[in-house]
Amino acid sequence: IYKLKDQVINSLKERDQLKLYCDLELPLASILAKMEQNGIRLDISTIRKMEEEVQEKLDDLTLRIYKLANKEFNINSYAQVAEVLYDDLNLPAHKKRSTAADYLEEIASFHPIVNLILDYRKYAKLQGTYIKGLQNFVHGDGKIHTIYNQFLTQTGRLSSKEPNLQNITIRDDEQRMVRKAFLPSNENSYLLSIDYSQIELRVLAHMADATSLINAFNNDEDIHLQTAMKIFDIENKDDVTSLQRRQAKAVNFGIIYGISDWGLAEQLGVSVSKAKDFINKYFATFPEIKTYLDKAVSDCEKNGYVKTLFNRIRYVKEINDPNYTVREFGKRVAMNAPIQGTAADIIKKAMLDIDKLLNDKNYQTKMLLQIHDELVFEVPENELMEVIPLICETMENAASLKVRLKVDYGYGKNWYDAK
DNA sequence: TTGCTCACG
DNA sequence: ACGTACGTGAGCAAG
Ligand SMILES: [Mg+2]
Repeated sequence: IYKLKDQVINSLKERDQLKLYCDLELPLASILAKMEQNGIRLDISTIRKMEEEVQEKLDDLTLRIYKLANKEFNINSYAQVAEVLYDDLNLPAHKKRSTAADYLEEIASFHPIVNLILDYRKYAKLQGTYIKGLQNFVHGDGKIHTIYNQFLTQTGRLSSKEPNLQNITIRDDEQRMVRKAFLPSNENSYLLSIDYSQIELRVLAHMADATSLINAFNNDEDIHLQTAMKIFDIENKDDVTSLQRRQAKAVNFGIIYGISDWGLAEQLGVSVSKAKDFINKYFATFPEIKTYLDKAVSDCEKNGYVKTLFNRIRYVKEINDPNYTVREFGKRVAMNAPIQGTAADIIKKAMLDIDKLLNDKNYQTKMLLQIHDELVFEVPENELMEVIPLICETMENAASLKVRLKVDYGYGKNWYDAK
């Protein structure tokens, strides 16, 4: 190990990654350890109450599904669900008789059992993973102590396991209630959640030096609305429909994922030629982004890897693969990894700066969770109004880009209310 | 152990 | 003609 040290340090130097290692990842390791040891309190009585209510829903749905199917079967079994839908009831099946929600939604109008199964799935997920599942991870101190993996993902993000606290439900109003069970560890404290606004699109605007996108962000515009106005040629904000805004939002996501006309068409449920129009219009509006993404791909083809702003490297062996599909995947990775990875670099830097801030000023505020673009803190009431602007400012200044970084925050007596 | 599904950013 | 959006983890059924 001692001999290896010099070799490793040398290869980090050659790659210009010494700073990334010594000043970012290494100090972050002990911060993550502290976060894991702190843990977050889960209120068992709240979650038990939810368990009973959800079980009633599941029992009721089960009976109604059996009745419509004219038989009893295991609704948790995809094979048995497929048999009921595609054989017994003769509903139209997609490729490989998939029963994934995207496909079931398309046939929901043909038979009432379909929505009941979708509903059942929703509550079963809630019950299994988030209500019963989480309880199994509560330690003797009444807290959940997740495990962060600092060096697993291909992009530089963290991952979280046992349990995963980076995928706690939020999008569905009922499933979101799980967050009411996450509490600060004492009566005097609040949970404070601060998240970056559109950090990946801002990173893209910076890296591509896309003037009009940078200006839109610096003027604090609604970026999906602005995108809609430009790709649909709309002059007045008020004339943008919610559908057009949603479509523009999907285009923005697509850009970050490494856009393809087929993928966008699939996502939006429009024709491929329509999707192609959207993309062409987008690139005509933001020509620097087209230039940047093309260069990301061609650099990757030449070097076999891509880099983040902080010099994190992702090797992309797929980029020169003889197989078309694999190669196309390599191109999307080449476009996405620098963006997702730079955003990960920035929040890691923010975590170091915040840790130093809290230590230097002897605050009792504790950082508990990281969810990719969001940090969750436990804050004593008497520190709350003082630390909010300090932490927000620290996050916004964690990196100085051509575009301003912006955060939003919320706090409350539980995670649900910290919005 | 593997594949499917679904939860998050 | 090819054929999928990027990054993860967990629970369940089936072999
Ligand atoms: Mg956000």
